[in-house]
Amino acid sequence: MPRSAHTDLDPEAFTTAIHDFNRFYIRIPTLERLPFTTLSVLDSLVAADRPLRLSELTTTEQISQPGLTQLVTRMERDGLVERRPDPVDRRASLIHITAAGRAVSSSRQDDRTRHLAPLLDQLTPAERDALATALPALARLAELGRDPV
Amino acid sequence: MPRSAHTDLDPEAFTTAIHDFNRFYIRIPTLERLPFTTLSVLDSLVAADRPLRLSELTTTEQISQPGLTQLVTRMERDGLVERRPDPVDRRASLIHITAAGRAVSSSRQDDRTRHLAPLLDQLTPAERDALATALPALARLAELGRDPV
DNA sequence: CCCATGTCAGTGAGACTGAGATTT
DNA sequence: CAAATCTCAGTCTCACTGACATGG
Repeated sequence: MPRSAHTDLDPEAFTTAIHDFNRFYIRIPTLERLPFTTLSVLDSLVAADRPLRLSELTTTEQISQPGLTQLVTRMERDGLVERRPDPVDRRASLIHITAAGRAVSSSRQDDRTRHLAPLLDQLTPAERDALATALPALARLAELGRDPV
Repeated sequence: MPRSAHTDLDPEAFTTAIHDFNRFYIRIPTLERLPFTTLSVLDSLVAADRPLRLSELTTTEQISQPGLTQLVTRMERDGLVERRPDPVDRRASLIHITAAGRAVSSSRQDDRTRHLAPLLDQLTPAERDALATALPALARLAELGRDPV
């Protein structure tokens, strides 16, 4: 096996591989079974690491603004987030994630890790190494996608 | 940079990286904006490469059986699939994907590839190489997940 | 008779569009 | 007055549970 032979990365092969992997990945069972949009909002709040306005969430969540109002109302009712008035702009409120909301988000992550760990053990050392080496590249790719090109 | 130093793969780091990447990946804009369950059924039919019964789809789609009946009815109305009677079991019908359904599925795939290709170009050769090397491992991982452990 | 396969009926959650209230 | 931020009202799509029809 030649190491680091010039294995050029075919974009289509990459997309296909990600697609197939995700087909499996998204079906990993998790305890918390919440609607996708709910999880996405929690995730955005965790990723931002600060309270967000509804209007900010509208840009990341692919949902209409009235739909987001309702969604946040449900989430507040369920104790996942809290609305607090923005002290400097009284039109807006800030959506804060609660401890419960944070717990839901990390619980799903933990479920997936627990499910994947034994599978990773079944890979060859070379395969594990290949994955470990690829993680920074994946992160850079996502980074490039976030920034305006 | 040591090549192939003993970079052990931390399961949690892996899950986190996949999670972050998917946060970006699933937001890649695509022309066809169909409900998730619809896309999932199309995808299952493409992956299976043969017509499937409703009951078979029930195992892969996380949806109730009556819900699936309705979903397939809508998809048939929209020309994405066709119901045909199973010649050997007259209780069942077989769900066939149509050319239109196949087109929807591959169109989304193409959108993503077109969107990702220029980003992949911005990676360093080493990063691209790392991704290319990791693809077979990703595929094996998904394979391990499909089989009963 | 029992099980497997699928549909029908009624209900509820979630999202959209269009209009409106409040603050900047 | 115009723009930004959010909510309200009415409607539609989608999925669920429970009951049912039909064939193996």
